[in-house]
Amino acid sequence: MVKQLDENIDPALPDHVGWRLWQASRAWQAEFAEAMRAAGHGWFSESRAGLLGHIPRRGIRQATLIERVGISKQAIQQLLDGLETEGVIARLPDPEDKRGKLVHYTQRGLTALGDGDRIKLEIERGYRDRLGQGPFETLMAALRGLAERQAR
Amino acid sequence: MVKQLDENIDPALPDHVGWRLWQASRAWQAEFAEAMRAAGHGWFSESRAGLLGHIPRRGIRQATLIERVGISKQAIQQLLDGLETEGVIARLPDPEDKRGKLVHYTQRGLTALGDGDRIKLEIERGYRDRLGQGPFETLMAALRGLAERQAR
DNA sequence: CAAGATAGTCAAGTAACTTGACGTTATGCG
DNA sequence: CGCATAACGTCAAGTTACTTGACTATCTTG
Repeated sequence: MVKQLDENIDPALPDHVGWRLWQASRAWQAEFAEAMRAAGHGWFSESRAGLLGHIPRRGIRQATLIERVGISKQAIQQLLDGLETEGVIARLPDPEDKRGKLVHYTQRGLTALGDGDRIKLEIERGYRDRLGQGPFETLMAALRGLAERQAR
Repeated sequence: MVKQLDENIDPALPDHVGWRLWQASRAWQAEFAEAMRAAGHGWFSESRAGLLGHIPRRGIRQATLIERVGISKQAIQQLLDGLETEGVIARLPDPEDKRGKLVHYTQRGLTALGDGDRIKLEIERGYRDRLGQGPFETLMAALRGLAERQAR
């Protein structure tokens, strides 16, 4: 993926829905990641965020996680390995299934989760301020509409 | 990045602007890439698309490209190597600077570019139909607003 | 014209995935 | 009940899309 320069919009560059969606998505991610790192969560990355989004605070069975996330179990395992090394999550043997493992947050992980929630709300408030309430609501509804599976 | 399952929205998953932007952006890219491959451009990938977006039809000096795209010159070189192998672009020595090279499209590349433009318009038309003209315009304006560099 | 900047290449390393092969534990059916 | 098969997790190796570092060739400037 080509990284976005944090510059004003270049009129020579392509302009269409896909481009604008990509730019806006990237801008959000960059802002979020920066704020997370600023909050002391240096281990934070985009792919890890994607995975953490699927791990509820109460924990989850690794197999369930694999089933939900939609990437290979090996990829998830590697991501979990990294997060475990960082001390964000831990894995316990599942008492109900000796093959299985339970993924849950450490205190460090829960703190990061809390910071993440706070930062998301802050960014969202910024967006609301910049766009205005009405357009912001329209944006949210439109994005939801586009994310829904297309009828064929 | 965790790959999105092409399924209906799961209410248990996180929901905020960033998430919706990401989903919508991903959906666009998936739709575009699928259409491109269906149009016979099997070499097409997201990172290549990002680079091609910066190469105008009239060609460009490789150094200028590097300056604009915002990733390392080695990364660009590797992407160009791939595209050259695929026969999408070609590199000529710059007659005005013996250090430099000029990147330009082959016929194959120009055909792909034309198909890409057509597909973009088709997707955009689909979005307009699904959202309605008014909301679509609001979406476009909002995305543009969010992509602009934030005042600090 | 020498010093330094610019253009491009080569090599090696990293992050985030992939597929394939494998051992261990659970399940369900004959 | 026993056994085939499926599910759970791990190990190993390969791919893509990048990165940094080191290097040569050419251009520019004081």
